[in-house]
Amino acid sequence: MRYRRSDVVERAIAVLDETGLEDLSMRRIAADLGVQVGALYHHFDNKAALLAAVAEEILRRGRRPAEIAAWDAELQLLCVELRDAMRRHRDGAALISRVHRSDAGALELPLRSALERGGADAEIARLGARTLVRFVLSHEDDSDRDFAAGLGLLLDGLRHRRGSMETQH
Amino acid sequence: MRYRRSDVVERAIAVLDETGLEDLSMRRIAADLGVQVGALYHHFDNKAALLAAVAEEILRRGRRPAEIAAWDAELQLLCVELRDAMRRHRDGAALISRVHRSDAGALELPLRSALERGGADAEIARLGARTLVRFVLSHEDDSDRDFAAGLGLLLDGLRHRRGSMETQH
DNA sequence: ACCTGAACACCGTTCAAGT
DNA sequence: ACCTGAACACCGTTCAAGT
Repeated sequence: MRYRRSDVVERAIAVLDETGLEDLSMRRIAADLGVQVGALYHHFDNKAALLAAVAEEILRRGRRPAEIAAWDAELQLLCVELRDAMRRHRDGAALISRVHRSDAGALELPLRSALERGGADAEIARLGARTLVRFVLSHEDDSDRDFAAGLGLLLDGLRHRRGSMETQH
Repeated sequence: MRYRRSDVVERAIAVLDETGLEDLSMRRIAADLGVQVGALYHHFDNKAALLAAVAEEILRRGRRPAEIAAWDAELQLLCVELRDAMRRHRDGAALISRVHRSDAGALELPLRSALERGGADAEIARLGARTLVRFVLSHEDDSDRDFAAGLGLLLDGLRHRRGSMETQH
């Protein structure tokens, strides 16, 4: 049997949904494809590279066309988009968190530019984007209500703080 | 050789600092103690139980005597205490995050009571405590400056929001 | 180019048997 | 009570050899 890189990624996502991240092994994916383990290393340098490709595909599938919106509405939209994408698959948040640790920039970039568009300076934008992404990734299992309230908390802080990094009293 | 539970935990912490969480295996700890792997299972049901004990010990060592302070100052103190404890060991945040996933209550409880003391209702207190803990756990590698600013962001949001869960505009 | 077969150096967990 | 020795069922990764 012969497969392309994208076939392997697709199967890996299926295996992820069946077994969870803990049991998502190279051997399990290979078995699912009906192929020897070693064959996977022709498409990916290692397991981390395969997982990165899986995360990227999950995020790509969740992407929605950009809308014209106020900076804070766009921030909220981006967070909800990320949340929805990761919740579409078993252990999605755990997977994306893992990949995000070695490639933080990619996820945070659109949030940063929305913040800068809202008048935040570079430091606030960087920090705000990072904090928001981590918030979303760490609230996979929360109810929509808790998620919305927590997100509101952060957006509120950001609204009051564009421009200055000093702690307010 | 014969060891107590606490000896095993202490050695596990040493191995953690030497090798990192990724390479912290039951076999590695056993080898470090000069004992067969199976012996560890006389002290702990499984690896998760050992890691939970390690996390608990790390947090215990970081605990400082309670001070009388305003609710928001105490929140900040609790967060800094947690941050310092986890940063004292290699991969400390990753370890505590992992354990925290199966025992969320223990870490969040003191934060919740501080929030309730500040007039937050039960829902806000629960959400605030959860958000703060996750914030601290996910900012291991940040500078003190970024950490303080992000924490200020959250505390600010909580100050403005005691009492009501609705999103503000 | 892509896969097989087989190996290497690891894992966590269990358990009879020893002391 | 606590540990040994040995096994079981797994891992990720590498690589000569096949097609």
